[in-house]
Amino acid sequence: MARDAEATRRRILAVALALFREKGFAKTTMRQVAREAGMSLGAAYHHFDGKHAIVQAYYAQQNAAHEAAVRAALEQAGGGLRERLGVAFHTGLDVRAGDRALMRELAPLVIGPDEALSAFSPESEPLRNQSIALMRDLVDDPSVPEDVRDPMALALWALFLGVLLYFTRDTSPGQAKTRALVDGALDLAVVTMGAIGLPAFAPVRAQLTSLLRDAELLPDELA
Amino acid sequence: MARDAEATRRRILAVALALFREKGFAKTTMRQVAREAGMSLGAAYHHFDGKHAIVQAYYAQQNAAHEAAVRAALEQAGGGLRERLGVAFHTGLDVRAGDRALMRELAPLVIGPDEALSAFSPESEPLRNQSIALMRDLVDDPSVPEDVRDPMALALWALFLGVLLYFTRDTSPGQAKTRALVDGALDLAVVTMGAIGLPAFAPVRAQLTSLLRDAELLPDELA
DNA sequence: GTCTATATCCGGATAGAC
DNA sequence: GTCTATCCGGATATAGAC
Repeated sequence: MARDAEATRRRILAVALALFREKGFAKTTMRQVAREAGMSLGAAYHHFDGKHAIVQAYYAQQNAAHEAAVRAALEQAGGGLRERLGVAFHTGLDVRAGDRALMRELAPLVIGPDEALSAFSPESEPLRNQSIALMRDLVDDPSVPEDVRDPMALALWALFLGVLLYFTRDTSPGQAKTRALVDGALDLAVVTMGAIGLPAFAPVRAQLTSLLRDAELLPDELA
Repeated sequence: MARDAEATRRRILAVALALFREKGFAKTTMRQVAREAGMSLGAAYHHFDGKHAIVQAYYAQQNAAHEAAVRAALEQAGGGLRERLGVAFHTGLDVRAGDRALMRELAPLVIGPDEALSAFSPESEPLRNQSIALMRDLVDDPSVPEDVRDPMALALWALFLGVLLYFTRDTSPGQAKTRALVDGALDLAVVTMGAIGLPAFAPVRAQLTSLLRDAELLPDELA
């Protein structure tokens, strides 16, 4: 019964996330998850290949929430590139505001060798492409030269990853520093994207595109 | 007998690194390390608080090797800022060229919550300060306005961390992409550092310094 | 075929005797 | 400073229930 299986999966995920948030990822055991979800250890492992698989499901959930929130907020927001980028980034932080401690604990997995969880792995391609596509949509603006839009989308995605890492460790009230970092970094990014088209910046532009495209910002495996 | 203890420590570290490089960090067990070092599990744990403590010792060793290699290479190298930065970054890669696989596996620990190993933790301050100080020395150049030297040193340190992460995942022959990334990023950095002093760039300069200093590039805990 | 339970393995970590 | 014994939890094997 796939229907029941799906419900069971959701129940395990909910229980596990509650435990992760309450006691942390490392301190939560699969035995606890199974017990609180009302099943045996073996049963829990039947639905999730392990703790890491639960995290994977969590990422997908978070990603969907971000995407939906951004699309909704963009309906309201005005039209400028800078404003739309601000909405996307700040919404991304809003969605995750309650999970900073958990994300801080999970951050290692994102750059780790575990293929399923690494942000750079083939297994994460769907999630990654979804995020990059969002940035690509935002950057589809007359003020941005067409040939730098793709590399810029990639760079913005990488920037957002960095911002999230910063966010998880930012203990300033209301994570004001992260908010300021976002605003400053986006100001710079927009100025750069605007200036890059000027004839005077042709050399820098060639350098940037070669950095981000020919040499590729991300290593081979990301293709 | 502190003398014997120190020798035992070194023996454990050497054995552990050999195993890490041969079979990987995760697949190497403390039991193996102890056995190959000719002692019991408990004895090994007496000298190192755990696997993570061995990694910590490895980082310190690597850091010292990089610093020494850079200082030596700079004696030979000419005087330009760009050239000296290139020497520092490329030497950093040279020193670690044989350990890409291991570093890739250890990368998660660097951004992880484990205080002892995180690059951003108070416990790592000595190592971190050593690296930032090296960057600060390099940036002590007439072409760089004095008030941006400190934030630039911090930014260069962060850039180097990112380069190392890229390096561990770069499967291009001879890690040519990483080398190109270093050259391109440093070109941009030097151009930026030079241009930032011009009156026309006063607004951007204010933005940069506020980003890197007032708002701080790194979160609260890094002070 | 879908799901659950028990038993067991393995390795990191610790306790306490010597 | 070294040992043995033990704990704990992630992961797996496997048998069987529905």
